[in-house]
Amino acid sequence: MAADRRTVIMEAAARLIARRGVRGLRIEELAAEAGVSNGLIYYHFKDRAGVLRATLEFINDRAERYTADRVAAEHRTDPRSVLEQTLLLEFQDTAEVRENSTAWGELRASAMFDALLRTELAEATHVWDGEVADLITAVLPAAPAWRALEAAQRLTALLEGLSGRWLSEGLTLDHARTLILAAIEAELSHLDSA
Amino acid sequence: MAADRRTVIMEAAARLIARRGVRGLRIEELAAEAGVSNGLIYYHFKDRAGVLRATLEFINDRAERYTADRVAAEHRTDPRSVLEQTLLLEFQDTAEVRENSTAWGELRASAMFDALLRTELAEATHVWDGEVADLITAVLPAAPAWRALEAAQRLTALLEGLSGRWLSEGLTLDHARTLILAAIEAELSHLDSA
DNA sequence: GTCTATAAAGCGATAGAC
DNA sequence: GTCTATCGCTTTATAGAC
Repeated sequence: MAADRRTVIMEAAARLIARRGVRGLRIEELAAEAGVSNGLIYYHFKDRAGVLRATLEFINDRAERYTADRVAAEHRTDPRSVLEQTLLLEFQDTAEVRENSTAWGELRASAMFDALLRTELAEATHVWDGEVADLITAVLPAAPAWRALEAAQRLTALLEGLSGRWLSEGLTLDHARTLILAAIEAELSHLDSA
Repeated sequence: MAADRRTVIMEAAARLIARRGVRGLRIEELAAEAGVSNGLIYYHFKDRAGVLRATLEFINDRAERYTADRVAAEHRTDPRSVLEQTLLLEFQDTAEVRENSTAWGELRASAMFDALLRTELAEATHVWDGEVADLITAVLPAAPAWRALEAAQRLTALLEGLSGRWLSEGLTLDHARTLILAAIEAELSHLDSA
């Protein structure tokens, strides 16, 4: 687990992206943050785009890992709790979650002006929506699949909206958590009564 | 109403921000788009940050104007329709709405890395949430004010999330509209039964 | 107020030594 | 693999003429 230079650089990049954004990332600053030379970054990643690609992948893997861990840890509890915990996972004040959420927001913002990112982003969103839809179906097996999917889309889109507010204007984590829990309640009861 | 150069520049900036993002805005490109010289921009706006500040304010005013107009035009119909129409306003494929939504998304993204923008953004968000809360109260006068406000916060945050998806990955306008209408239905019925 | 020309800075990328 | 030094393009910003 002794972090090689390549990993050190990606970790530093993740921190800097959270602090300055994807488009604010400077190679020289990254070198300083990682404690390596300017040239080494080009040696390992070829160019700036390579740094970004590797780092976003790195961040994504990390996010999948903590999500999977947490959901696995919760698997004994009831489906409703699993759904709630999964969505609440994105609202924690840890460096890792902050970095992940920021990077995700940056990815979305960048995709508005970069056609290449769009496909990849749409794919990831689609997978995420499907996972949440499955969790909803576990809570309410009687609900039609398309309804569960639409509810999932609303919840994940809401989550992104709340995440943006959390990171940009200090909507408190507590309030964000309250709002997402209430939304789950509203969606489930509406789904149940349909 | 003959647009002075200053306004022409801000309009051009709005178009360019929608196309390239806040952080992709180049002074030289802006000059070309506006049909003026490089130097004139500095004469009117002092520096790049000044251009951004003025343009974001300009866009915000424009958005408030069209929202106000539309809501006023709808004032004869029932409160529920006014609420729906107000939120659906943000999902139209017109240059103005696209520019506004893109700029708003950019503003949020930028605010994550720029403390100066945060206050202004929080203020605008707060006003917008309050307006939506008022519309909800008009539909369900019996609902406690704090519940109406929280429902409004969820709806506006959802709207931002959906808007981001619309602009970044081609979530269709139709689907976005369907989802926001269903969310209104879920929130109102949940609020009504509480 | 508006333009042209240019200085100054920032930043990505490469070369070459060790 | 890693560092130092530097090149060259891009972009912001200013000076000065009209």
